[in-house]
Amino acid sequence: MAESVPERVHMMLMDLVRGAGLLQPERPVPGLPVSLSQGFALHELDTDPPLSQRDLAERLRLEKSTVSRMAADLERKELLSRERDPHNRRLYRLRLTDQGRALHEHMARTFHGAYVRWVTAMTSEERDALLVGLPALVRAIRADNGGEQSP
Amino acid sequence: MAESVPERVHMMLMDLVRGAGLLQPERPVPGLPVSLSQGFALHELDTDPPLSQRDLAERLRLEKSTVSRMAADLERKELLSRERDPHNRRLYRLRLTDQGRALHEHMARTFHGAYVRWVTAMTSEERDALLVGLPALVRAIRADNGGEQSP
DNA sequence: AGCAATAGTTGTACAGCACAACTCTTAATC
DNA sequence: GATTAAGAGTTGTGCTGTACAACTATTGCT
Repeated sequence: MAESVPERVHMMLMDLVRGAGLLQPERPVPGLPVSLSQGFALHELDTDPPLSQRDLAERLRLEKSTVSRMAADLERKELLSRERDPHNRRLYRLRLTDQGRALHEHMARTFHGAYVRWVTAMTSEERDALLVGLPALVRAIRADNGGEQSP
Repeated sequence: MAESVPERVHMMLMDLVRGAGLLQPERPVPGLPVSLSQGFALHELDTDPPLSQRDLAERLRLEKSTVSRMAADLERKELLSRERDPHNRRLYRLRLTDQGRALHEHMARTFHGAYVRWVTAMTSEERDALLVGLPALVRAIRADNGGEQSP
């Protein structure tokens, strides 16, 4: 017994990955017309628009070609609009349509429901601990990655 | 301000996904000959062998056909051996080879190094909180999923 | 005017997965 | 014991999401 802290973190994260079913193909909410990455894109575009595709790629840490196709797909689904920036016609100004905003809100509500269920299944002590420990872990991971991820 | 706890959990998990680069294709440790799923398979097979492919599929929550190809791949790489169970020749008895065990240990050490870096970048208070909060979250998620994931 | 840099697009390839239909082996029923 | 049902594994096929490389178009710089 008396496993080290790193070892316990290791096991916890393995459990998290398996428990959340992160090995299967992405399906944020089954029956929803967008992938996980696209869900993140909706979030970014709902948070502070307008974004260029380059900006979006940077935030999602995806290749620009990937984002190009993703944006085209979301446009085809009428979830976002792509207008060229009049001051620099190389750039797009990506914005959510009303449908896009509605979908993002719907997704947020759906996730929120899950979070509420999880949180209510925890003791208040555990909740407080999670709110301290998890952000610290995220911060440590980001610092370790040095900000410059892969692409 | 004064965001609700579920909302804060939402943001924390989004940060975790992005911070860990979970949108990109899997690359557990760059330069390693196995994928993330295969890494989990090595772990399972190192923990309690022998396993049938069906058992392994159940633990990894993957389709049996996926595991069939995965096992064949790992066998080709000489990381595991597939013998038929003499008492029931439908079943395989999957076991790690010495190379497989060595690779699993190497991966565990590599991950361990990262965990040590993360943990040392946290205060002892945050560490303690993480060790309380994260397992509780994982437990809540599993309970919510009801044990029966997808496949 | 010409050249370099920047934003985006397209062609291509690949990994990882699921689903469905198949074979082979064992167990159950009569 | 023969027949049928169930279980383990395999193979064919297709899809999604990604990267990389080579391309076009626009802008900025000298």
